Amino acid sequence: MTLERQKLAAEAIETAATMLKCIGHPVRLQIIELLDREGEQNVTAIYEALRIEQAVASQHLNLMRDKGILASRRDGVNVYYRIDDPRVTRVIDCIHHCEL
Amino acid sequence: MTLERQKLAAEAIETAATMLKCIGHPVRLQIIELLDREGEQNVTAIYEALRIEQAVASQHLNLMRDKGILASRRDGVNVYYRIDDPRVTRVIDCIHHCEL
DNA sequence: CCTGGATATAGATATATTGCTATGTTATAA
DNA sequence: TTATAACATAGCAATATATCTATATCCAGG
Repeated sequence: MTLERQKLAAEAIETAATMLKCIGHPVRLQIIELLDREGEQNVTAIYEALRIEQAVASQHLNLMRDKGILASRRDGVNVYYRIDDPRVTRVIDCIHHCEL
Repeated sequence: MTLERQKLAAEAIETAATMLKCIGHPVRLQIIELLDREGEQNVTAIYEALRIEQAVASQHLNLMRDKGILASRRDGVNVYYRIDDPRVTRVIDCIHHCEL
């Protein structure tokens, strides 16, 4: 019953597009990659690894959390972010394996 | 030698982000889906299937062709578009299979 | 309570994107 | 040619995004 090439419902299209657009930004994509490779990281580790402003990192992290792409937990003064959308991880893997 | 979780080069990040951002739009995602399901289609078939203005379809198609996501061929008065980036097809499949 | 490190948010500016309407172009057929 | 269907593009207004600087908040230690 499952079609190989299925058609997404209108709502699914919207959420998928939102997710893809969200990770379709160089900084956010690098954050995703970092979290995918290294597991959850706090904000300092992220903005130092990417050599970006703290505020910029925080804004992108918040955006992705709002969209359900990332989740966070606070441990004392640190806030650790992790990937929370399985589709994101799979999309990243796809892209890696598609390098031609 | 191939790492399971590799790190994309700076340039690869840019092109991947550009591609993801490009398909991260409801109309463009639906066009991709249509072409993925049905194979190449002309502009009329596309804008009728999606119930959008011809100019809107044309603009999105041009954008995706510019980014290397789609390719087109003219046959008389018709212009047929098809997916030209294998990563796009795989990403779409990922998203379909990730529906939870 | 006060300090300092870690994050988050506000406000402003610059730029990009979107969708619309109208018009231009191209190719075929009569 | 001229008419017409199929596409493409231009120009515009509305909206959304990105980035920067400054400031605010939160929390552990002293």
